[in-house]
Amino acid sequence: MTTPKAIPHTQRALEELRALIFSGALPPGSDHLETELAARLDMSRTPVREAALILSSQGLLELRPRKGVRILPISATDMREIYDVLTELESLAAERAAEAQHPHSALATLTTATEDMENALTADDRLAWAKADDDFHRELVHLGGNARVAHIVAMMSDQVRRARAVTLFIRPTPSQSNADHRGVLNAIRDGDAQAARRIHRAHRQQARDMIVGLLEQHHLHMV
Amino acid sequence: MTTPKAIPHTQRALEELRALIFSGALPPGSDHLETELAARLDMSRTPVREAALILSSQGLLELRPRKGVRILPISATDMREIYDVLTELESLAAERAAEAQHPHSALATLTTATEDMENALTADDRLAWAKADDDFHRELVHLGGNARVAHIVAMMSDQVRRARAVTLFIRPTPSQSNADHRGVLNAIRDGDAQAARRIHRAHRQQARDMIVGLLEQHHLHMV
DNA sequence: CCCCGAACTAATGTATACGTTAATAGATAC
DNA sequence: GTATCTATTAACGTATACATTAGTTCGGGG
Repeated sequence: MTTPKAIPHTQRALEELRALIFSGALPPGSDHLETELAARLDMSRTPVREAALILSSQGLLELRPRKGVRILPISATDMREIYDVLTELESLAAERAAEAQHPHSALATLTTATEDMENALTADDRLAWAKADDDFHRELVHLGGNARVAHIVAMMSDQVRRARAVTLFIRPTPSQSNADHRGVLNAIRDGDAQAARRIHRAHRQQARDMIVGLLEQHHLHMV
Repeated sequence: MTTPKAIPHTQRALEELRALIFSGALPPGSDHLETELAARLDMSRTPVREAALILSSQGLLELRPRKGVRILPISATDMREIYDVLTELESLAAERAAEAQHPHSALATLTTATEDMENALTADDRLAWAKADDDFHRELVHLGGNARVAHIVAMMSDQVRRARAVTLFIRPTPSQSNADHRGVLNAIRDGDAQAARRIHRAHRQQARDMIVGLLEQHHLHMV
């Protein structure tokens, strides 16, 4: 039988810290001593510190000597930067996915995600919509075939997810988003790389303007 | 007077490991025990390990239990991926730099870098050319004003630099590159965002094809 | 000669120890 | 009351200790 697979503490610390941050248990701007986090995760400071260093190199938090690790808040400006990166890299992924002429069967996940989004919209289930949206974007970069793009996009998406927890229920109904996704899916299916790029690019730019606008309107300058 | 600024060992380990990798002292594909590296950097395993974990999360190396840290080789495919990321993000930076309507004085560094490249080409000094090229690209993303783009581009450029050590002296004279840079500089100066984007994009795509072609031709599938 | 298994070695992953020093509180002078 | 100096504390950065376990070696059986 397979080994009960020992999970390294450092990896678990990474995952659990991420989860604590995204769940809001460690809110943006809050400080936490290494010792506290270690006790919370039931391990010594060493793996906690290693995980914190990695997360800090990825921009999720910051190590402030004697003050503890600070969960970095995300400003409207940060969100604009992040969306700009996502716009460029995902557009590339869409273009490459279309060029790749994937067999119909390889588009099953993307198709399902698109349908789930449409169903969620009909049912006015925003949490389900958000999950399907995540699925779509993750699968898109996967189909794009560039592992580095996928990795960077995943990191940036982590941060977007934090802000979305705030904006998801105050934003207008995302009907345009669904149309855009459908358009990207069709373009990929048709092998029309330039259309895929163009539609996805516009899609992300609109999302950026909408989210940044919401954050600024509602004076949510730090989430 | 200013404090003699104590440099944390972890940060020094990061910088020195980077330097050792880029200088070729730690060649692609080689393995190195944590203990050896610690002795080499004259510190304990702890900061070396912390630095190695960060570098591994950035894709420069890999921690293989019991085998030591492995310096990751870069294949032609990797190089294609990296250049594709650089193409998208730097094109955005060029566009934004042009939109920003920077005052003439703010373009001094970019102008100097362009001139240095032209001088280096005339003198056939490829090392000087490579340095000026680095300066140009770094300043470009800086002028683009997106810190995340700058950070990602810096990480990817690190990897390109490794491959360039091999290709720099076998590639054709980079006269087209210089013309491209001049074109981007002029477009930024004129505030022509679309031209800046278009020229830079084509520039990076040509560089990608040239470098990837060289790696494949010369059977340098892993550098 | 080759294959298998047990003892051994050594590198890692993690915990713990420790010196340094920023932050804080307390006391004293004004 | 305020400001400054001093003493104390405690969090971090780093070093060290240690248990675990993947490789390796060596010997014996086939």
